[in-house]
Amino acid sequence: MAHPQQHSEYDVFAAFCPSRNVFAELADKWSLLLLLSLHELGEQRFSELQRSVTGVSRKMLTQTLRELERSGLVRRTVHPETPPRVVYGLLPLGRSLAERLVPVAEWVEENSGSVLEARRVFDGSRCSSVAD
Amino acid sequence: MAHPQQHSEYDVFAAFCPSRNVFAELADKWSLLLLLSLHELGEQRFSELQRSVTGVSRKMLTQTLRELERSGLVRRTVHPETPPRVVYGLLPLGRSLAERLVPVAEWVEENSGSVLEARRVFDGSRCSSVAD
DNA sequence: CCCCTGCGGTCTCTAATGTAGACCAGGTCT
DNA sequence: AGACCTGGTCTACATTAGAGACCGCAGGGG
Repeated sequence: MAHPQQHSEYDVFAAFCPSRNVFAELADKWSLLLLLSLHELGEQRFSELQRSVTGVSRKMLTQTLRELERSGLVRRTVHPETPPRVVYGLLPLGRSLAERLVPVAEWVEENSGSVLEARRVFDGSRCSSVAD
Repeated sequence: MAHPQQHSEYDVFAAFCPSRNVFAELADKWSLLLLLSLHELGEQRFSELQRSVTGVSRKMLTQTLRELERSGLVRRTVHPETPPRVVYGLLPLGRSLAERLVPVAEWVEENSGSVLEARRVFDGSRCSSVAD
């Protein structure tokens, strides 16, 4: 991570560093959900992904998958049948990232109750007190 | 993660699920970088964070920290000195998330070389062939 | 004295980005 | 023939991020 002392040549905290660029692109709702879904459910076609990652628009799906493909995380395979079947799957690089993403997704599912509760408290507390 | 079979009541893959909301908000460049920086460097004041997470604007810094505070991940402490000192630190909930984020950040720093390389290959391969 | 700096923000303006939804070609089903 | 499926693209609109001005308060330099 390079913050405490510079041990790596890449540092996500540095705005100019190429790794920040990579980080910024992956630190995105749809990229992460797609990687997670491909990891959990395995290869999927375009329309399957659209159903498994609920709420993603076709445009964002195309766009995000293209970026993941470009970055070497995802493989896009066109089966020239009719109707054409396009299948997306994780490449080793993508799989290794997805594995590190799983604990994060689990954290969200385990702790979103606490987060929601904290928000209610925070949002509620501001109506009462502050009368100086 | 709830995708293979529904074992949890929360499912980040479901657009309507509250956990998706939580996920979408955290799956963001600045939120993640701030959590990581607070985890690595410990408590920091506003301007220190702005320096440690290079490139963040004051607006996004304020906005993101407020959300993290609202969600119970970060604590904001105002020391009523002069000039006022405002210190941000991780709460246990935030720390537990940050810990799961560390491997992801490390992945990015270790593999951004491969990603960059994959991109060059991808971007380069399209100039050559396709001349019809 | 006035100007400039640093602090922790807020406000406004503009540029970029995300979302919704129409559209498209090729082939199948009825 | 007309409607529907596939995997997308294109356009229009709304939201959002980023740049930079401004703010009050304090200290330091000229």
